[in-house]
Amino acid sequence: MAKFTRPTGTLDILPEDQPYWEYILACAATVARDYGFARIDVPIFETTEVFARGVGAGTDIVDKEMYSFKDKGGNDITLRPEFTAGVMRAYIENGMHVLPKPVKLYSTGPVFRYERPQAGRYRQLYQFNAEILGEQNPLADLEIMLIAWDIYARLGFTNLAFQLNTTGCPVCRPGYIEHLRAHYHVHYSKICDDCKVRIDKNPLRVLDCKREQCQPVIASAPKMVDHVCDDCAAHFAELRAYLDDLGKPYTLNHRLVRGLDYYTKTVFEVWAEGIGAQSAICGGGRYDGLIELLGGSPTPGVGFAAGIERAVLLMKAQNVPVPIPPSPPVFIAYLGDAARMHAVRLLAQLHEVGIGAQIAMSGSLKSQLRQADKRGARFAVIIGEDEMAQGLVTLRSLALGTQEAVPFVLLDDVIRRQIT
RNA sequence: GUGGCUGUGGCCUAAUGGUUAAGGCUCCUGACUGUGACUCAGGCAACUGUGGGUUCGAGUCCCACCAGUCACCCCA
Repeated sequence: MAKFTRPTGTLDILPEDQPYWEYILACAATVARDYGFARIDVPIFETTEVFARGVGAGTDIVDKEMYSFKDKGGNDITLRPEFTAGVMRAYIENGMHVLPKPVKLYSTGPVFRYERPQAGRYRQLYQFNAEILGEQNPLADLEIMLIAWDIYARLGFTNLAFQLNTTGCPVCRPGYIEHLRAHYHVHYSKICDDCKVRIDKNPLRVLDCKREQCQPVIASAPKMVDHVCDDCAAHFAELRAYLDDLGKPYTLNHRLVRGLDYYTKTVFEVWAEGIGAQSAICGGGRYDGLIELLGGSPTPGVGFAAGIERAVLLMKAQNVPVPIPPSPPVFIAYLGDAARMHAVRLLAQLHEVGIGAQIAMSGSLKSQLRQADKRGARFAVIIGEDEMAQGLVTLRSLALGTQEAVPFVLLDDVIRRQIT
């Protein structure tokens, strides 16, 4: 047992897994840029208040999942549990409201939540995040959803389910919650203990209770869509019209509620099977009141976050292939001190013209060639006394087992010709 | 925070309560002196998660703790 181990809920992303990460992050960034998004990087930690206000007191994230501490200056600091609040803070602080609207931003990096880890759940996790600020039109909601769609499609996922709902707005949601509470009050004796707490503390959450006993009560519960105001209804209808016209399959899910306080109108998630009990690989929605809440001028926004670990898990579960970055094609082996000096020059010569090459650092020629093979080189360049005397190197194809004598000065040309 | 399961070299796995914990993979070295993969031979590497207890004797049984894992809560 190693003396030191990873902190609970963290992950070492080993070289063998890096191709997944590079592929997913590159794909997500490409799609976002194709939609006109610019990258923004904000600090990994913020003043605690940014999240406490932004995410919302009463949410699980703020109540029990934040990594908070006092720094040496006595400031209350929290490792970001999500991107949106920090990005909104940056938008306000940097006067980004003067940028041409809508402002489209994406980010990627780690976020932190103090939870008990399980399949697809970690304390440090990576997210890809995108936001559209300053646009009330449902086209912004649509574009956010399309990005998620395109990323997963481009990666090669299948059997994904898009879940869609509307959570109303400050105008209509309070009324709906009253209907919901009334309904639950009638069936109070039939619901689980957790729901008895939820209906007061976080009423929408009763809708996604998984307990068997609560299912009939949920099924007969009033639906948000039936109680939204005209504005929210029109917004939702327009978004759905776009999705329907594009033929994007989605499931209307009246039970889809999200754990963050700031959502208004549209909420959506992307579900997949294959990562244990966790099915959401992506989630997002509209948050029209957030920027104002954080001290900015009233600005609508919509965004989403995708979990990278879950995407990696899913790619493995679905056997989605990923491109493997190629090894440097050349491995340089040598015999003797004089040849080693020359081998170093060959190494430099190849790198000057952009040909990837490694040089043996020790071992017999046999051992050096074994290294060449293990490292996935396509060619071994061998230089010894014989070659030195003639101004040649032996260029051996590891795949074919053939080799030829090549003059020093022509080595890069010959290799280039063979690898292209 | 709660509950179930698990814990033997870097990885996988073996060992009726009984000698110096066995094997496979990986890694390294070598097989007539300058040639990889396949084969063969050898080598490195574990006080069996930690601490107690039961026993003449514990990797094996019991307890605690720790860690991992899965699930709940909730979310990516």
